[in-house]
Amino acid sequence: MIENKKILKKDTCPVSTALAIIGGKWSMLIIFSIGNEKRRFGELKRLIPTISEKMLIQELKKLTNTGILNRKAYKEIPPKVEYSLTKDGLKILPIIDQIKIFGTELIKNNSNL
Amino acid sequence: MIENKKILKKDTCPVSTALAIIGGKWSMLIIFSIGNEKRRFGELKRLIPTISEKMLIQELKKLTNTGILNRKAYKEIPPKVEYSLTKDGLKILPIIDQIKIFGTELIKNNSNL
DNA sequence: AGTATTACATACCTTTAGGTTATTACCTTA
DNA sequence: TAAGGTAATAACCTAAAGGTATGTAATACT
Repeated sequence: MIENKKILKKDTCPVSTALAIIGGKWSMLIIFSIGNEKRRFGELKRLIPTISEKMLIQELKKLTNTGILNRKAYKEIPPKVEYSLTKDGLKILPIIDQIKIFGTELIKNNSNL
Repeated sequence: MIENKKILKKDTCPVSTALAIIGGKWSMLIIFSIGNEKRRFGELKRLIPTISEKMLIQELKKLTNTGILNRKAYKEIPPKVEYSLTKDGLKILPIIDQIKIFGTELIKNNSNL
């Protein structure tokens, strides 16, 4: 095999790299929902009721693999897994704030949105 | 007809609204490439050689319709059209800066990216 | 008459993101 | 023994994003 592991495409542009991680439909909402807390899988499901389970774990896995989230699995039954933001992940919170402010202003200025 | 004009879906969340505009593959790159200048269509094509013409006009149209870009068409032949950032559009530049910084740090910390 | 220039349109196709539903592993407790 | 609770997986499908290729309008210049 030439290339085995599926990794995000090496991108020269740091903005594209960041967007590959936080640009999707759910990433920011998940990151925002975790914030400074530790959140269990089921807890996130309840916090974001419109997300499908598939997308939730898929995103959690991606964010974990890219160093945005910590994942702590307790050896218990029924399973218990806690997600929290890493040092890098915490850096996204102010970006989300900025985008939120921008979005709010945009809606105010543009009745079409 | 019930709903005629195609508009971006009314979204309760300002972050989603913002992402619908700047979350795609090309929007930020286009906005960044315009910056504080006036840029012609062909000029942008040259600045972003990897974008297809279709995506370029498509995005320029979307950004114009959502109040991010000004479009000034000169009545000349061959055509001449200049795009520039609106007041709202300019607000995206610092967001892009933030994301760029974040992406750069992320790449530094994560050799997988 | 023919060619070049420039912004844009249109038809068609491929790829990716995201959604739906069902299923599993494991232990505890009724 | 059966049911319940939790995190995760797999198969399958739809819709949307994006890419390729070609065409058009209008005029000036040769």
